[in-house]
Amino acid sequence: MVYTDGAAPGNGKAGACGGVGVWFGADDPRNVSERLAGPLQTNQRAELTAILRALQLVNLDSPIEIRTDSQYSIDCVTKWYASWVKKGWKTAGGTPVKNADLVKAIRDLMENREAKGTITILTKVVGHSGDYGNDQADRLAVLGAQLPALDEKGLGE
Amino acid sequence: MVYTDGAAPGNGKAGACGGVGVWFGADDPRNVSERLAGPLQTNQRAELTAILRALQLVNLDSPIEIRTDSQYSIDCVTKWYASWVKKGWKTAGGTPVKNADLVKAIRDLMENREAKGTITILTKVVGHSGDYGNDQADRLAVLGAQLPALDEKGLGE
RNA sequence: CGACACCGGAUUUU
DNA sequence: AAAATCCGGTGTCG
Repeated sequence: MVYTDGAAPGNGKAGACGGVGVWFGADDPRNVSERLAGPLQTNQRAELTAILRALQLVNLDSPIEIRTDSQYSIDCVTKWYASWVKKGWKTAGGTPVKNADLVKAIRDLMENREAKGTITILTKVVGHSGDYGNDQADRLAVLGAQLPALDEKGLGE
Repeated sequence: MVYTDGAAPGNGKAGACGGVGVWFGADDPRNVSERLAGPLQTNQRAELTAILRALQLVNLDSPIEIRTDSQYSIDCVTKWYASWVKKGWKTAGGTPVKNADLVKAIRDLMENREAKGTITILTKVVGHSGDYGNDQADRLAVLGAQLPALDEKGLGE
């Protein structure tokens, strides 16, 4: 069981900062609190990246339940994905699917796991409703969003 | 120049009590300290009601500057109101606008005043920052919240 | 039209 | 430190 969450202060505005949070448990060394990579700093990319990180951190043989409050992310990798593959990653409106890179990466891992017979479950939790695990993931995501951007060229100036 | 404020001890909890404060000046007979009417006892209704009271107490011909710490109230009657009228009092999210009764009542008075060429200004003050007038209005609001509910049927038991 | 987030702002309170 | 009252905006999809 893992909780994932994304944060994005200033979402939709110039200068937004994405943060990724993954919470396996108290003091679990696999917990993640990191800054979102890349130039597109949006809430959706942060949420998807958190799910991707969770999958990268568990063994292919270990069943997992990922709990997220992002219905969008769940739908991307469980419902909408199939028709996107058929239609060449085009939206119902004909426009290119956004965040396709992340969706594909998550699907790859899910299918690797499925090929091994390993269970992967995505569960929806209501955000900010006193769910302890979700709150912890949120905390980690907010913290991660405050870290410096990753695409800096200089190393410590 | 009038200061208005609302109070609502227990805001959001069952049994919350709304109080309305309007301060024209020291010992001014128009000063108001009253219990919020109706079943919805929230901070926002208290703030809006205080503004409504202020407008009801000044002559249509008298210019007025109302000072409140409620950015919400100011935005309701100066910014958001126009789009709400257009969209049938629906929120940006499609839900019905809350406290529409109070917003409409205030707008009615403002437009009556405007039709007469009378100036009405809403000014934002920072709450609890040593602003004397705001503190006085706050005092009156807190006092008002302690009065018995208005929808009691018996008159003084 | 629907859904879930992400955010920004101001207050009211405990 | 944490909850409730209220709003608008973007991110994304069917």
